[in-house]
Amino acid sequence: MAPKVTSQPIGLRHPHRALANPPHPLQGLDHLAITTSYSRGQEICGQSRPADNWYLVVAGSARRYVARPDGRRQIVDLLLPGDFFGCTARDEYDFTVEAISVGTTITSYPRRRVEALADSDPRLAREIRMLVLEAMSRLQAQLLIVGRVTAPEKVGSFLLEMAGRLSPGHPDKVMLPVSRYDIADYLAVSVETVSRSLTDLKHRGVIAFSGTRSVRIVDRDALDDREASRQHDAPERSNISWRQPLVA
Amino acid sequence: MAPKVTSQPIGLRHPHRALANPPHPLQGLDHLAITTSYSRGQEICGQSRPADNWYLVVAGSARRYVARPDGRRQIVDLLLPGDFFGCTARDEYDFTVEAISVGTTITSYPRRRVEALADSDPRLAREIRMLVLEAMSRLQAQLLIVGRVTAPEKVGSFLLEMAGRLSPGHPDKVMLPVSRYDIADYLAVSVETVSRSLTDLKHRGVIAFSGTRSVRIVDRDALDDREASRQHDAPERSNISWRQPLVA
DNA sequence: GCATCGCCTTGACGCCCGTCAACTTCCCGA
DNA sequence: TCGGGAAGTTGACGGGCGTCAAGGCGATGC
Repeated sequence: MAPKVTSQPIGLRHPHRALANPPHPLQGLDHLAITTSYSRGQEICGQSRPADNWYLVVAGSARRYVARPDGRRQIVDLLLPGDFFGCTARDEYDFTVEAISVGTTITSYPRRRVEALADSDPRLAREIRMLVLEAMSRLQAQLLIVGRVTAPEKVGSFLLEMAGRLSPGHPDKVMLPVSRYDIADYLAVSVETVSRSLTDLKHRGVIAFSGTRSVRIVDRDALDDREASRQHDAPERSNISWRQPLVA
Repeated sequence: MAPKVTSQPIGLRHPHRALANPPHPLQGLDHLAITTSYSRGQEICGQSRPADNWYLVVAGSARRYVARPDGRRQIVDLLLPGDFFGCTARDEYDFTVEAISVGTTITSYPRRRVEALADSDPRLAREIRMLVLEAMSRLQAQLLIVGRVTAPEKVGSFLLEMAGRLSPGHPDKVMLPVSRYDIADYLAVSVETVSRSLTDLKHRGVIAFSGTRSVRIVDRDALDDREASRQHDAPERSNISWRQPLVA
């Protein structure tokens, strides 16, 4: 099934994102844009295909992931409305992007023409740089989450991250757009561990459910201070090396 | 001790990096640049300080990391000559950068003035965008490494990553610029695990040492095909969800 | 030469999490 | 209304890794 192309840009409001300066990113590019609607699981752009387009999520959600040789996949970005992707240093995508929600709507911009346009429009160039930096910020946030020690910590900080991105207004109500499997591949843990961590957090009274995907954050401090509270009198376990042998 | 400022740009060759188009990044900015030499462990820019400068590594190496509340730290980038850092979406750094090697040399560029200059110089704007995209590429590569299953896998792919970045010419000789502690904080594992993984790989004949930090890659395939060879007849364990309940 | 201080390694032990399995729930279409 | 298939949960079990501890190694300084 081919993606449904509405062929002309959609005049949509984008959710107010903390980092994004413009309320509607890339507004000046409407004449170059193609906005398409995708169904669940449909591929938007694929690994090792020519990176000829940049994309902006208008509505719904998508997962950017890398397939591993053993069949597992590592999600490297969860894309929500206002998020930018597809802009890469190489000339081929080194990832795949698939729609998650039904009716995920995404605007694509021809790379060459946008780059040329950015050469003569400093404001556009700045905006693109900003969008890329936000994508990088998301990536770093994810690395910090994946780098945490225990699985409940990972799941907890994931919930906080999603809460901050999905509903900046009501930061304790999270309507997860992704399945447990997606969470698992995002956190690099197994599905069972995600499930167990969530029920663990529920039993501790840290979160509450109304449906499997609707989470309410009850005790926010218990979610992000977890690592601090675990060993609050930690002996300053310093991996920090002050001196090192001299090496080029 | 204050960093030793050579005050004017250094006319240095940069190692030929696969992704970098220009042989010497940001060459046109020499009149704005300040090149400084740092000693081991010295801070180059600090978390929650105003992000007024962009930086380029000239020589040596540095670690970009985020300090966790429990005293641990997560290294989010290992910086080698030619690498760019400090360009962020926020107006404060959300990380700390420290020199690793002795005599690490780094050029700093005042953000405001470079941004203004980029507005009138499309080539410069493209170059900056490219440098940021390379930094993002490094981050994604690290996420894929940290997201791997076992510790020997993480260490192995770390070695491959370093080999590719340090010596593109002689890809099986790696002179690690970092300590075991840095590797541990980069991979989000303990130091002991790093050490054990390395000796494990040595005993398997996959790598060989000449000194603790000089590694020779003997069996390259065993390092990156590890996850594929472990369960080569894997039952297509598909976390992949084709259908999902409809959710906004 | 000797002492000191990190870096690095190795061992022992306990627990967390990945794996396999079985079951329930939910959604959707026939 | 029923059936199928995926999503989600829970239990049992084993192995890998974090933690604690001890010791060796190498570099630097007195």
